[in-house]
Amino acid sequence: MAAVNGAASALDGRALGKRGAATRRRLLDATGALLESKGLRDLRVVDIAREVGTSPATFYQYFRDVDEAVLALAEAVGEQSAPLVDLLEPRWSGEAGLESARRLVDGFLLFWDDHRAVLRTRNLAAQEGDQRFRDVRNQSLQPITEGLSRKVAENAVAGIAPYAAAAALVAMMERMAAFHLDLESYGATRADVVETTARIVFHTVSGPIGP
Amino acid sequence: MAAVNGAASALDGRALGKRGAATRRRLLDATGALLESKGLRDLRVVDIAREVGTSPATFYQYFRDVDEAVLALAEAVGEQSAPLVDLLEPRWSGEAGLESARRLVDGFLLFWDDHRAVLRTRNLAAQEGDQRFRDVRNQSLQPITEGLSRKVAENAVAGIAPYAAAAALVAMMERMAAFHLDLESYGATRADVVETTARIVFHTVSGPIGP
DNA sequence: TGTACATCAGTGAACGCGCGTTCACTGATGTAC
DNA sequence: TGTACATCAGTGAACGCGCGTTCACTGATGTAC
Repeated sequence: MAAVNGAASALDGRALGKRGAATRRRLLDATGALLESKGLRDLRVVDIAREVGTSPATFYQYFRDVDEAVLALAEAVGEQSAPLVDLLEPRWSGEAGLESARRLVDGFLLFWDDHRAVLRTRNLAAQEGDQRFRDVRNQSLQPITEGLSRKVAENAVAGIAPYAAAAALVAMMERMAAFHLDLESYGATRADVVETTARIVFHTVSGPIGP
Repeated sequence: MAAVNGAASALDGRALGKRGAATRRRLLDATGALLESKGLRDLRVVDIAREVGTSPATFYQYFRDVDEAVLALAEAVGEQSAPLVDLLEPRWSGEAGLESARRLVDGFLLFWDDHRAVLRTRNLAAQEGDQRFRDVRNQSLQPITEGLSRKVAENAVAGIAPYAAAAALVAMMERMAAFHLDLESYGATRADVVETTARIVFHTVSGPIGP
């Protein structure tokens, strides 16, 4: 976050003026745009610089390398999932509870639709073992996982470990958010995806589960 | 598959003899081994050659580039999930059904434990948009998704779209398989993960779901 | 069993591209008085 | 309002590394007779 707002400083420690902050912003935006069409592994400093119409040397005034720029983007984006946590505040019961689950899932999909490229890249890097990206991902998802975990724990059910269940649900939601467009080409509508996923979440969280 | 067994041919069309097939095999094994410690984007032809104790030129007798070698690996590995489909054959009901779900989830985790590096890389490449890796992934998961989908369809429940539900469950299982080791460092045991995930699967597939 | 030939297999060495990165410099902006 | 100075910002041009890739060649293996 600090890495993205105006308080950021150049790598040599200078404070950033208006002009510098704007350039940094443009570099980040270009990075995000390029991620839409290519993976992190094909993203060159030269490309980013060219996209902004500047010299590669400029890039190095603000970021040590491409990863650092992407990480800054991922941090900023990750924070925008915060509002979803509010949906986990009230008790989920009956039709109103199901409705909350729907909003959670729908919010997740919207969040991904808005930031697909950055989120995908963040997760790829995290899975490849990059600890910085892991941390950023956890920071973003942890509150949701914990919120769900608390809910599961409230109605303790044999066989269900709250944290494992919450992790499983978050895993499912994230993956559905990442893939729902593909799924839709297989005939499931977006509404189907949301409703179905929401019901699985709701029932795991609040229904009694057993054979 | 053809790409992996002895019937494979060199890139110039020559048939492969015993010696050539063995070299190809060693190159693939080295590729798999290196994927354990580095991502696809850091995997160099030079590294693979060195690992096998051969010249880079040798690599090019068998594969056009690193991607092609990894793809061959992914194909071979993907096929090994086939036995899991058998678990979807019988009707799932009562305790026996839950037990089948457990075996499915457990099998998924074992499958990933055995081939983590290759599967992770396959999925990363697929998500980055590489169609060849997408196809390989689908080929491996499609039978499972369809099996689950049929089961969901058998007890039609309001609000649940069978294919969407099956996709969600597969998404969840795959992610749990990929992440269960991390989860265990958060306190959930492997048994917790299997039992919890299995119950979510079982209940989505065979239980009535509604508010 | 031996010889000649065809094909399979492996490689040393080199070329060249593309990218990351840096440096010394110019230009822009801000501020003190 | 103008001038001098400090700091911020941007860049052209170059260097060099590392890797992908190829080619002409040597060596190994197989087979026909």
